[in-house]
Amino acid sequence: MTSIAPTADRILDIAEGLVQTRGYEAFSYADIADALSIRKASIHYHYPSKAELTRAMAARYRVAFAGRLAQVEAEFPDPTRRLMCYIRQFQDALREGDHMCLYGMLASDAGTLPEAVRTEVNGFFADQEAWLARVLADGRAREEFRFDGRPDAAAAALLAGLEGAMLVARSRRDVAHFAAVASRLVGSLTSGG
Amino acid sequence: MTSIAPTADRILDIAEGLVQTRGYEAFSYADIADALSIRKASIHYHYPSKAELTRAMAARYRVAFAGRLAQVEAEFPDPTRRLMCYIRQFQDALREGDHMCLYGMLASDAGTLPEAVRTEVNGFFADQEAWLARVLADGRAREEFRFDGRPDAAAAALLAGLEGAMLVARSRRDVAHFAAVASRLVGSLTSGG
DNA sequence: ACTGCGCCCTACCTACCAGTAGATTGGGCC
DNA sequence: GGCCCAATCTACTGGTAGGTAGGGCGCAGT
Repeated sequence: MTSIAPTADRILDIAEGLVQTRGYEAFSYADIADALSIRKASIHYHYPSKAELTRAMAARYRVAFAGRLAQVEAEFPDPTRRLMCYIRQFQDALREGDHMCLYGMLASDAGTLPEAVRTEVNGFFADQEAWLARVLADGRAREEFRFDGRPDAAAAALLAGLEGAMLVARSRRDVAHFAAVASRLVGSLTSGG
Repeated sequence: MTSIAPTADRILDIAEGLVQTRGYEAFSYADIADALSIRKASIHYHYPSKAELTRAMAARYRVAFAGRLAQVEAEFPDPTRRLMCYIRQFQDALREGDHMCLYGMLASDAGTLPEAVRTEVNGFFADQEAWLARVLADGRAREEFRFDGRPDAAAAALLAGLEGAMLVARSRRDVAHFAAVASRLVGSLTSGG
């Protein structure tokens, strides 16, 4: 499917993978051109600047991720299973060869990111925390989850734990480390206070 | 004190700040040279390559951090206070102008890091988890902390939460976000299961 | 058949990168 | 004075970065 997609999309596919493995500063137009066997100038035709390319890529990812979460909600009504599906999204990325969560990677490059991309990053995190907060609130109402304080605070802590676990796990090349931390985070919701 | 330090140390001081704010790929010999009003070639005299410079910087930071933790242990016997001091280390870095934990930043650059530096990064995280695990185990023995499972697993989750919280907080330029997540993590140890 | 346009190309630009060669400076020591 | 040596300098290399100018190819509509 990648091979028959229009060039503009294939450019974003490659860029996405490069950002996830190397980060914003460490990928170049030349890298994408090589991967697609086209010239650098052709990429500039589709995306006039690196800033615009990255913004488009981030926006596409954000929409796609929101779509997948909506699908999870449609498919599974119970909060525990929803949460497991959510976590698996991250874990799958990590398993497929040193890929970090795209937005976790972009967040770490926040210091050098074009402003438009940084805005997108913060919007994405806000999306994630809002989604998680709803799942957590729902789960507590059904007495599947137990936690103190406001759902949005618990969601922020959960998201931070997952992002941090990916960071450490990827550096160690150890997916099991992420899985261990993730299951502990879920465990503390389903049993502890 | 910085101004009278030998050049080799001042180079590492500047490099450290640059890595914390921009990352490994986004700082250059020219940046350091400008900051110290010397020429690039002088930096190569002290550190023949960027890889070696970064390794030296990482090693120095690791030793310094271990020293500070030892000092905390000497000063405060109770686990709760030790943990608060630990967290304040991170928070102070964040407060001083968009600085991320040095090792969190390096971990996010793991995909492009020289091998020697990557080894140092994983060693640092191992140090951190070991220290935290000891504090947690001690705290549980004294019934100051409550948590399930092995201390090292709880330590890994705690470290991941702190690193992830820094990542998100820095992207948002919102120190309060880190503080909120951090206090929630401590709270779940001191009250919950 | 001609035109317009989407798409990709070659060729080039300027700026910057890490790293090197070799001269120069200046203080301590004999 | 003459020497050494640490430390810094100027000047440069080969390579790569993002970005630009302008030409050509092929397919649509007319």
